[in-house]
Amino acid sequence: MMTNDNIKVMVVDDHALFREGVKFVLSQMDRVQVVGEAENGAVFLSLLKRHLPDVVFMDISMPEMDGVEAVERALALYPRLKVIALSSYGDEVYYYRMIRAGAVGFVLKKAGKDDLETALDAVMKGESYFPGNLMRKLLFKVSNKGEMDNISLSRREKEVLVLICQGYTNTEMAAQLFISPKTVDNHRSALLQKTGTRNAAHLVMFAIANGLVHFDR
Amino acid sequence: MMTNDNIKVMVVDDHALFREGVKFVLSQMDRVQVVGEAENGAVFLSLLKRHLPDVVFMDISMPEMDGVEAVERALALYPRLKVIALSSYGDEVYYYRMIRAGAVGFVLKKAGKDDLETALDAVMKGESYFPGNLMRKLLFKVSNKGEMDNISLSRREKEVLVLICQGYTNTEMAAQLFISPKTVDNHRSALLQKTGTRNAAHLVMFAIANGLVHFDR
DNA sequence: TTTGAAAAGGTGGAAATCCCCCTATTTCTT
DNA sequence: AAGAAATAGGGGGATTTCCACCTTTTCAAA
Repeated sequence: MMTNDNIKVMVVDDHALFREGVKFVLSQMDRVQVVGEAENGAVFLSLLKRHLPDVVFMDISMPEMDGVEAVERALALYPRLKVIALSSYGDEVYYYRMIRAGAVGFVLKKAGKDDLETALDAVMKGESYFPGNLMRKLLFKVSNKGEMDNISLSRREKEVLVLICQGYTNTEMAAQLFISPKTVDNHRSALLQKTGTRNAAHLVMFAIANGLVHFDR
Repeated sequence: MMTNDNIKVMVVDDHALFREGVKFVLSQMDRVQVVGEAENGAVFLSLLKRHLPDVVFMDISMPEMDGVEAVERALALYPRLKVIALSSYGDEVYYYRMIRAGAVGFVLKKAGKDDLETALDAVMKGESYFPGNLMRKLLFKVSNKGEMDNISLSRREKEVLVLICQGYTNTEMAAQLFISPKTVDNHRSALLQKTGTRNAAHLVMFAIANGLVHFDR
């Protein structure tokens, strides 16, 4: 058995240069040992059993598999893993989901090396770490919209939503989904009602802003 | 005068940890000297006269002032500056504008240290550097849509567009803009025709995907 | 086993959009 | 000075969306 008082860390982010930065900063902390890295959630999961890290710094939005899903799966396998989310602008939408998935720390990408160390210390002590106004923002959103992420759309509603985004009319969607135009219309109404939007254009805006639809990523 | 054969470089990106990564990689190249960094275009411009870099690695999308605008202004002042754009997913939309603004190199953020050096060598020799399929993608887009960035919207059309995204009806927009609902309708038609979209929902999708409207960033 | 959500479908009407056509002024740009 | 945009406005009609209220079937969870 080797000396076991250093913290084994993994870094997951799709930008190699960013990983380089995090690894460099972490390597300057002598009790930290970077045992692995990955460019997306899927690769991370495949490396997990091999490296068994204590802490993982996890980007939130990545291609292939995003941070939220990766964290859910990883914690299902290794509940003692500490997850620190790496967040950049545009990720605000996912804060709530990331916390529900089990992240115990957040570091803004625009933050510096000190924040990385502070977060690491906190989670290793079993505490959680949320920088500055992040918690405030989050609580504000939740209190404001009442669990705003709980807008759960049914399978059909999601299908209709993406078709709306692509500019199809009810009749065209009906033909593609093999259902009546009237049913599509009903799904449409349900979408507006659930999201609290006023018309299709507003719905599309909302859907993108809340990560309900993507372009490609 | 000091030894003048090292390349003076600046790094502009809103993520401190990412800058750290680029700086670390660059610092391992002995002929390179990192003379400054900035977290957005505005700060970069204010530091430009002080540091007079030969090359700048410039993120494309940043808060405050984005890379395209920063490059335009910087090159207006210092035409001999070499600009290498740092691109991540979602930035594809801006490739064309970035090149028109005067960027002579592109590095994907998911690329590694070698690409950084290759790009640097290329631009210092007066060449331009575009990784792999980036040029192909770009040319494909241009040939496909015929200068797709040249969808230039008038002031009014832009105003109407953002109001459409916010879910307003023609009558409501008319009241806000102090014009007739019929005129708004005409602008609406013009928007659909110019963008080649089929209806308001499709228009919103297109507008966001092409950077015509933003949420906040 | 009942309760409920999801999916499918429907009537009907008011409102809004989309898409042609057209005119007139103003304001930039050659 | 001429032409091209941009802005503003309109008629009219076909299509689509939005909304309120209603039925049936299916399927999973309490």
